[in-house]
Amino acid sequence: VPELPEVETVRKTLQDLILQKTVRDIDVFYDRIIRRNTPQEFKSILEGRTITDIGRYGKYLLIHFDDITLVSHLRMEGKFYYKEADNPKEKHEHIIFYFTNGMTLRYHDTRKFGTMDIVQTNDLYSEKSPLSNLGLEPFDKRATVTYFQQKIRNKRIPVKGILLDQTILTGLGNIYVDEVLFLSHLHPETKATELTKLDIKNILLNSTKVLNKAIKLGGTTIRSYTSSLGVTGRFQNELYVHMRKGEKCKVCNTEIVKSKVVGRGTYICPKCQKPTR
DNA sequence: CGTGTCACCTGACAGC
DNA sequence: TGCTGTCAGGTGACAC
Repeated sequence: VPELPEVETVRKTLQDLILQKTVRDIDVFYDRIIRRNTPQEFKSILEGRTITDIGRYGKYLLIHFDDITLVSHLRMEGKFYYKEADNPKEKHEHIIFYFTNGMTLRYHDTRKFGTMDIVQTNDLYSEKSPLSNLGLEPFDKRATVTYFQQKIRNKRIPVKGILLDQTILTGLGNIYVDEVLFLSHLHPETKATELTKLDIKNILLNSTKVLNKAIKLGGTTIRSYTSSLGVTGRFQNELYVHMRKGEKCKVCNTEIVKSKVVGRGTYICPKCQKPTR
């Protein structure tokens, strides 16, 4: 459940389920998910508090308890489930929040890559927060061509690496980067230094389009073993290239090919995305 | 400072 | 059936 549209879908679902719920108790079964506090501190800070809002920035989920915020990153496989307290603990449930109404919120993470940080709400975008180094979301009004150009100054890595770098734009992951590059007619190996103003304009426009459409469809569900909290999206039917190796390009009928770019599985249409123009 | 590599974990799947 | 290697929608630490 990792890229911006999937996290947004989780946010909306949680908003309906856990707003105004009060935490009675917390069980932590795997310590390393909690980064800035010991599990004991984590428990004592949150127990007795009431959830006042659920937000999101980039791929981070923000569970607000008034003046403090639980900043959660789902990484590769993090999921939240909302269940009755008497449900048995499942193998990959690592943190369980017990609410005063007899329900629980359970953090489930097969690979244990996810993270949680407690931050003062006032410090959310300061150095004390994991959000401090993130770039703008693509649909932010301030995410202009000039902003992007300034961020990629001195960078000569492939454009795929640029779009995966959360300190430049935040929210895109491997799926949506492949889609944005396809829609922008850009080969993923194109060097950042070779991007024209028009290329950047296209990248920003297509990032916004793809993310908004994916949010509308509830995100993308690929390789999802279980249907997590509100995360059975429908955007997978809209994909042009990602996960479509061997299938025909929806625009020109050429076969989609898979390669590796900046260490990541990468899908392109070799006709629509030429290396040089 | 920028870039490349590896580490963090577990499970699914392909090939022998 | 096993075993082994590879891969997975992400990021952070580290060496150069």
